[in-house]
Amino acid sequence: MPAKLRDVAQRAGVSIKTVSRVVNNQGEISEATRQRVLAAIADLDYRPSKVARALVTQRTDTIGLVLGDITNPFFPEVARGVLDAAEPQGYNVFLCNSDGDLQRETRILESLLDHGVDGVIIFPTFELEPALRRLAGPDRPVVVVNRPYDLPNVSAVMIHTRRGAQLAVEHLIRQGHTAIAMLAGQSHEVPQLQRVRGYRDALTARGLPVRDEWIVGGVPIQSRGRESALTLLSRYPEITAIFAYNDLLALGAIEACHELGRRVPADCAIVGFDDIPLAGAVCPALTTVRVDKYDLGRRATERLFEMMAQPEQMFAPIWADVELIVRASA
Amino acid sequence: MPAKLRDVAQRAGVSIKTVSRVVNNQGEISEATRQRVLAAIADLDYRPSKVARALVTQRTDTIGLVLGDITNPFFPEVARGVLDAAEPQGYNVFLCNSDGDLQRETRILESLLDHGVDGVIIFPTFELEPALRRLAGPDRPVVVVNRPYDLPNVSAVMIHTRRGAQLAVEHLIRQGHTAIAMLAGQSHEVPQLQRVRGYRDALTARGLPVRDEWIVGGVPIQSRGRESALTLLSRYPEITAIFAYNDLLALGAIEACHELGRRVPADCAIVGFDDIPLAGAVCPALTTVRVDKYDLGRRATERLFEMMAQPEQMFAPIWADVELIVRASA
DNA sequence: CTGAAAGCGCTTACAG
DNA sequence: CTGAAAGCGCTTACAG
Repeated sequence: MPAKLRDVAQRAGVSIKTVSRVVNNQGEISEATRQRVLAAIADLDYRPSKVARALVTQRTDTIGLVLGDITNPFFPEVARGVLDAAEPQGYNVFLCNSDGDLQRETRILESLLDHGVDGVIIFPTFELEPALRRLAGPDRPVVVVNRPYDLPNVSAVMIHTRRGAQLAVEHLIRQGHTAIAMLAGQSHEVPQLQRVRGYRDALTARGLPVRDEWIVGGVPIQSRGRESALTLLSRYPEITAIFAYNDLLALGAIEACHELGRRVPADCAIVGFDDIPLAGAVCPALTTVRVDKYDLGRRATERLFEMMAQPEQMFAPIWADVELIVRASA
Repeated sequence: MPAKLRDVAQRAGVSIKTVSRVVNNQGEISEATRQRVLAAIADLDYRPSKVARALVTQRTDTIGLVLGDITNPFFPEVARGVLDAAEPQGYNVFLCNSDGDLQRETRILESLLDHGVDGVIIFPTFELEPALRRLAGPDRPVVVVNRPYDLPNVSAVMIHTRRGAQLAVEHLIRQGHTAIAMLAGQSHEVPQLQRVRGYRDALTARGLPVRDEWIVGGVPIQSRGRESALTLLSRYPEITAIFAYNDLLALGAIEACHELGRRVPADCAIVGFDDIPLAGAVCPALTTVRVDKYDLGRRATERLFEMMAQPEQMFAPIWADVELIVRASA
């Protein structure tokens, strides 16, 4: 049986209120009393119950991190950034995988609400507005990655996705490519649209035509990248370069090239996005657009704490920068 | 302001106890009352507060997962297994990184205690016994990975590490290698000792001598693997094969071989351990010992729930199997 | 089948 | 500088 406030009070010969005061370091207390209480706390190995405290303060010292899938190599570093920023504030983090499934995403948010989390960081897959209206409040801010919402107590961290896509495609054009296809990821997502825009921007800026049949959507996983690239390169052999929505798709495209006997980058150059740990290790090493994932997680969390501290204030989106990393594949 | 039990009771015209009964599906209730209460719950969009409930039941529907570092590619799949097993039981999971730091590990466990978690799964780096004595109890079981403790309410999930190491080295011997070195990881850890044992077992079983100077310890990260392999291969050029504590060290060894102009596997064969996602993607693809990480996480979590259900019972360790995956590097 | 009382372990006004 | 009372939102015996 762990010691309670009452046990400590009894042993120190004071009221529980006094103990509470020294635990929370509030109010004036005579040094003698303080020492007596501190001694009792040490003797009994007392630790205040966060759940009892939470019931009255309505704060659980807990936040939720909702992402697609922690085994997607994009996310572990993000999570690490979140954890590292949360820990010094005394916060614990619930990790939740939505799997890009609307049902699960909704269920997770309800569950976090039930647990009384003090805030949420979410990488959304779907339109979140109704859920956010329920979830977000002055006591429970939400940071959304890659989707701007004009809602109170909601703020955004945006990745410079469009610029990243542009950098990637410009690089390919500089290498002399004019027939550049795109593995575009799942349609109608904001990050997807941004990448397609960047791709178009770069092509039209150089006077190259945009061919819609060269923009192929699909779930952004490696096997799908392989299939899509296989189809694309068989049907349009004139393609000499591919820009992929993310590194996993790019890896799939490299696989496809190997199968088709196309050398990378000589016969087909490939650029990815994200710079996951795999990117530098595969052969050929992947040219890609780096996102500082750790920093993303860290900054999202710091923003969340800022919002907790200033519930009334509106916050402009945080913009996370991107960087072209040139390796062997393009 | 979210609705409370009292609001629901008021609207349904019953006592809060009755509402509590229908929410928790306990006790006999007339169907009419039940429907009335259900309607009130739906109308008010009522959700019971887990923190209020936790204060009285002493159950938070929360578990802690303590691992070294989620960005270590071994762990995301483990975490996924834990999450997937916890979710259907209505449990949320606190993710905590210990970084193999004793201070942090201790602090994390205290923090989980404060939050009143119902159980903990931990990949320990250090001697945990004192901490476990405080943490573990009939109401709070602990599953420890890779360390057997003979404590009540503590059980173990063990990986067949020794057998795995043996498989790896036997494979190298079958390929004709007799000069086999080992990058051994950090000393005095159980998993480390097990691997060294397996390495010795395999060598002596085939009548090969064990040379202690060919067993090199060190933090199991890629850069360290490179350095250690560089030293080892320069000092003892007769070495033709390396067995590494984990895939990250093996990757470092491949790097070292490239730098030294040694072809892998022709001039130096390399076998890793874990089969992280990178292993199949690098060149040459890494021969390694696979641990089913997802399954490990899932089974650890299921065991935790079994322990919650039967607090008095002692559980034998779960043994997670390993498998040699032969690819290109050996 | 349903309810009134007590209490989980704390903090928050309010007194003194 | 310190304490007694009320209450956070639920569940747990105990009655009826």
